[in-house]
Amino acid sequence: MTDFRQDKAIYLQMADRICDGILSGEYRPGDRIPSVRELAVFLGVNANTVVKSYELLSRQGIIQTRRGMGYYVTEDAMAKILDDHRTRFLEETLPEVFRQMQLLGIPAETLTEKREEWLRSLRTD
Amino acid sequence: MTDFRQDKAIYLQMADRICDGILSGEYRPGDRIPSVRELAVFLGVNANTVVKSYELLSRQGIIQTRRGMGYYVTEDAMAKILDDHRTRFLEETLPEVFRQMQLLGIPAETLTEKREEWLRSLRTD
DNA sequence: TGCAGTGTATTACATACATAGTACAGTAAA
DNA sequence: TTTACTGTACTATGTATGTAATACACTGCA
Repeated sequence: MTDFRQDKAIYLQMADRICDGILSGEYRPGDRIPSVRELAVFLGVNANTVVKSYELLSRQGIIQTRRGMGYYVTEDAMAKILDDHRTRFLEETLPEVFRQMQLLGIPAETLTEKREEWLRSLRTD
Repeated sequence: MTDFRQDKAIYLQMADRICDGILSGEYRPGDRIPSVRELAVFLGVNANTVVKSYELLSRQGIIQTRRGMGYYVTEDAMAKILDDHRTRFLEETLPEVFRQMQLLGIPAETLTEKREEWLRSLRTD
């Protein structure tokens, strides 16, 4: 089992990864994503867990199934994910980050410093 | 049942709230926190769930029990929480926030704008 | 056609989480 | 001592999650 957090359901984390893959351009509209068995073996999880993840993304209209062929990224997957993630990020994630900064006494400058630091670390890879 | 997220165990969210209460000064070292039954009724959860939460905080040395009397905030609770939260925030939360900003195409300025906006909203309350 | 690789469905089992109810033991105060 | 709170410790039940194994139906291709 590779690299999953203990505090969140695996199938949810897998769905997040697929979405990240779509946002980053790894998967494009119309692309086929790994089969349930393939991904299960690759990540070292049970195939049923992958199925659960794919069913969730299907219900959200981000991927769609073609029986016997596989799962494919929908045409408007990117827009759906962006809409959803952007509002969640602005309305839930950021306020929580600010609240924690307040509690921990972390100044605003640290935020911009760490951000630049993080960007630099990207170029190093 | 008041106000709990679906994607994280209730007892973990309750522990987080107690820690927030200590960081914000609501609970001070030596203070007694609500009894398991009292908090269970107040939050509309089962007493056993509160127990699980308190046992976790006990193991972390943030609160300690006095049988027959209740649970009390330890003297170094604040330091313990600050150490733990600060490293988690800087090493886990922030990188994840920056990663999401990158994926969502949210510029750095939005971060500082939203932060000021959030600070203003505090004063309005 | 046959075959390998797809999704789909089912059953069984284990663990974590949460609820519900009951009982017992320690403490403080009337 | 009695009473009313505490924490502590059970048993039982149900749901969500994750694993394991098996079977079936569909699609593309040799």
